[in-house]
Amino acid sequence: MTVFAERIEAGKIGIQQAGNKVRLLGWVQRRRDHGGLIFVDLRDRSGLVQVVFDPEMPGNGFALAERLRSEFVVSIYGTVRTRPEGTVNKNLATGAIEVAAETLEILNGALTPPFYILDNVDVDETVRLKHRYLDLRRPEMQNVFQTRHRVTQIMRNYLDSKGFWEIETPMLQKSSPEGARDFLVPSRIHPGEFYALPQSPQIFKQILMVSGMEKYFQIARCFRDEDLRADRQPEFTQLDIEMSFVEIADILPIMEEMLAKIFEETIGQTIARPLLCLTYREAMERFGSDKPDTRFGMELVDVADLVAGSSFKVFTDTLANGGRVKGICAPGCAGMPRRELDDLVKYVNTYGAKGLAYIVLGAEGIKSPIAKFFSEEQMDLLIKRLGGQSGDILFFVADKPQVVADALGHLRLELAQRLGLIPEGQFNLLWVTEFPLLEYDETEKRYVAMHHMFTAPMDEDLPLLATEPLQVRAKAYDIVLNGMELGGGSVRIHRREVQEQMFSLIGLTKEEAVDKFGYLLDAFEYGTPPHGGLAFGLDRLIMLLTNRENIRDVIAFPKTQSASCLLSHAPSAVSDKQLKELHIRTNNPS
RNA sequence: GGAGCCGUGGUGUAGUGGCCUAACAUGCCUGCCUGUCACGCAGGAGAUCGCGAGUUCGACUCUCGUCGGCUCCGCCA
Repeated sequence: MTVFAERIEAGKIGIQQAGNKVRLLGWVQRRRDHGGLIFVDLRDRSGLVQVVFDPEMPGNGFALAERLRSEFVVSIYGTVRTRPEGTVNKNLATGAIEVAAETLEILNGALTPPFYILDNVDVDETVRLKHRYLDLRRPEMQNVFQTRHRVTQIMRNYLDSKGFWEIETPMLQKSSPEGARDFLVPSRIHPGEFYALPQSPQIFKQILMVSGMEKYFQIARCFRDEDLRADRQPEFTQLDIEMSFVEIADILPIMEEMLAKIFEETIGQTIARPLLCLTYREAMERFGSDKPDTRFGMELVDVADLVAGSSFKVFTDTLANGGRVKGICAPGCAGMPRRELDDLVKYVNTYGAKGLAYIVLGAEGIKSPIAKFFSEEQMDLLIKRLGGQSGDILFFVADKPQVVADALGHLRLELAQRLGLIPEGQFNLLWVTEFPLLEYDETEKRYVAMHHMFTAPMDEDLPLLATEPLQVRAKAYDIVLNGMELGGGSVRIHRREVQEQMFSLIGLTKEEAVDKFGYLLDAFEYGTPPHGGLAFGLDRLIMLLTNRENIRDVIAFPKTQSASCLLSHAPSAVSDKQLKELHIRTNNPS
């Protein structure tokens, strides 16, 4: 009876179709039964249209329509007509017309859904995830995935136009010692041995450069067995890119052009190019973060010279021990209740700061627990340095440099959020460059690569590698959007001896290096072009573009914070037979 | 590994020692209704208050544990 091919999309019917016969296929959004007349809102992914069932309609259509319920799947044949005078619905894209049903076929019934198939439903996320197929029917979720599709299409088209080839790399890889915890996959054929799911296609894409592919990209699934966050899932997607014969200056403009296209063609946002470029040092100094949100001010200000002469031992001792003292000015906060101030102290505690000093610039003068340690002149200079006005509060943290940056950097974001200082609809894209190549890991008592161990040092810093490794800057860059790290990359090491030096700096013995990365080192000896690239977090990009607050909303079937899938109930126990084949014996605590 | 918040009919919430034989809204079911679009009106069904211990004469309510969810620190680019 139903000819699927003659279908028309519900949301696209307009006055111009009036008089046409149409075939609608979709879901019952809602039925309004007036006894003698039944209205049904028919939904497909294009939108809604109102269908009218009249008792006079041919056949048993009206009786069938009385049986319709939410989410029944139906086929409706009927005539488009303009709505009678006064019944036009301006809130509906198709509100000027309706479809007068002539035949109705119920293709499938449906249980009553646990929640409305509507935008902005107020329902627990657990319920949404359990019934994800229903959640994904909601228009706002469909929009997210349409945008996601568009973005990857733009990426593919753009990169293709620039000569990039899309090449797949293995999902079953060799486990590597650095970086995140690997997801391991047991081997049936090799008892006791394991593959690792890729944390990223890093090594293979570099080998593709050795292979002469010159320009590669991949929309690659990556896996990291670490704890989850609002913007972190154990499996996520990267746009992974690598190019041969490039330096930083060649890479960044191409990426900027691609991002500009994406913003333009998805949300109509123009991105001014070239993008702002901050060095790591400047980002840390001004914003206390290597992914600064530059949509608002409240920058961090060094006050070491002004407090060095005070009698406040917390500040002076910190400075004497090589620490730093910095402050920020929170505008209009002078009326903040004591409880909220105490909360802020606790807030900075979580980032390792032992305390949070403050100076309230009230209407009746200065109030501060630390005022007594400063002369009037010192106090004036402090206020002036931070640009404090009457009605503001000045906050200070004194600690190790990293703690000061971390605590004040986060306090800055927290305050801006509370004070509503972050402008909506603004997209601040910028590069952060000149990252340190290495940092010192206190718990492991060794250097670790800040980006990853294949990142090249800056040429002018190369001599420092042997003498002051922590001073060496890397040819690495991150792209930051509204305080979120969107992607990052580097120019890579392409010579075996530099790579070996890097391995030894991070504490890998020659044997370990050969065991773990010998294949890469070997490849490097067969004519490796200079190369570099980067990877974008696709999920995070989509989050920003669709204005979503967590990554689960832009992944069709995400995991919960405890890394389970509420829909499919993964992970789950497996049979003894499966384990036996894999040569695995479990050690269940139960 | 740690901190905080949450868990009451299908859904969202109220109730915070006895007034609860658990309330409201919505959804669901039945009937009526020819211009609704969050249709309306009338009636009805639906919850051992996540689970388990404990305190108490008495626990949805307090305590402890446990399970699940969320946010964050550590971890992770």
